[in-house]
Amino acid sequence: MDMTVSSLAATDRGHKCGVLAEHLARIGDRWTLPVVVTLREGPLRFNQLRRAVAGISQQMLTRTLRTLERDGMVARTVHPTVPPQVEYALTVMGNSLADQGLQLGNWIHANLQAIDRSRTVFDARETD
Amino acid sequence: MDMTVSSLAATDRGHKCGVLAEHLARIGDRWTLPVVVTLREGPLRFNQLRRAVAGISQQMLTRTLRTLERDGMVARTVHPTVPPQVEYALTVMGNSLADQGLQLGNWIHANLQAIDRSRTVFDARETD
DNA sequence: CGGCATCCTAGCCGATACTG
DNA sequence: CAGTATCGGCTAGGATGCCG
Repeated sequence: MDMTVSSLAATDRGHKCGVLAEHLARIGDRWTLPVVVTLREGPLRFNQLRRAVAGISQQMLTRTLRTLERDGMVARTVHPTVPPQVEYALTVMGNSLADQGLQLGNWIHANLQAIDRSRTVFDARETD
Repeated sequence: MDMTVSSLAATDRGHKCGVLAEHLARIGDRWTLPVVVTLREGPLRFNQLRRAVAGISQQMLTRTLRTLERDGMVARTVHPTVPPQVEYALTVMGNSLADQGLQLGNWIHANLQAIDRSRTVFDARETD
């Protein structure tokens, strides 16, 4: 049984689909995709990552990385040095997630103009 | 200048990338993708859509559809009958968004097992 | 039937301070 | 350097009730 686009669509119709929605929400949160996409170019240490993502708080980076690690998207490696060094790297699955994120990002980037125009038109009609 | 995956990655590194994050958050919210994917198979009326999505409240369906309409993803057509009928259909751009959603859905579906396993292992280590 | 207004809650997320 | 702990705001989203 192959899992193609059409078969998923059928599932979406018939089922509760709550599981997919749940995971979609996770991926769609504020920082998951930015972090994963940033890690795509190579492993980074905590504060390197913090600087690279630019805007993320230390707290949220920690949380996001924890969740990603739990989900098997990133691998956490502690080097027992002084001071301690912790490296984060994408797993194979994490890398495929990053690909998905980039595709989504590309789609957004490609449609930004159209969306903005549409919003302007819509808002203009509301303001009448 | 072509907008490929690599060029976007570069943008992500250098820029604030706040705009992309903003739109990602929108797409990644609880109902946008489910609604768009459901509409992919054809136009639906409000309550048909409500039943098809299964789990969405009337309020959230209204909000989601409004936003999607504002962003130019769905077209809203009012038939002046009694009782009133309102039909929602995907625009071309909305249809391409649905494709993105399906790809993401397929990715999730393909990796569900692995994610669950990873979580189990992770949680077991924490409980030690 | 389709949709707006209101109230309310959960939890995401940020800021700050502290630890090993 | 790499976290943990705590507090608090904001808002997505659910429940309910009313309108055309």
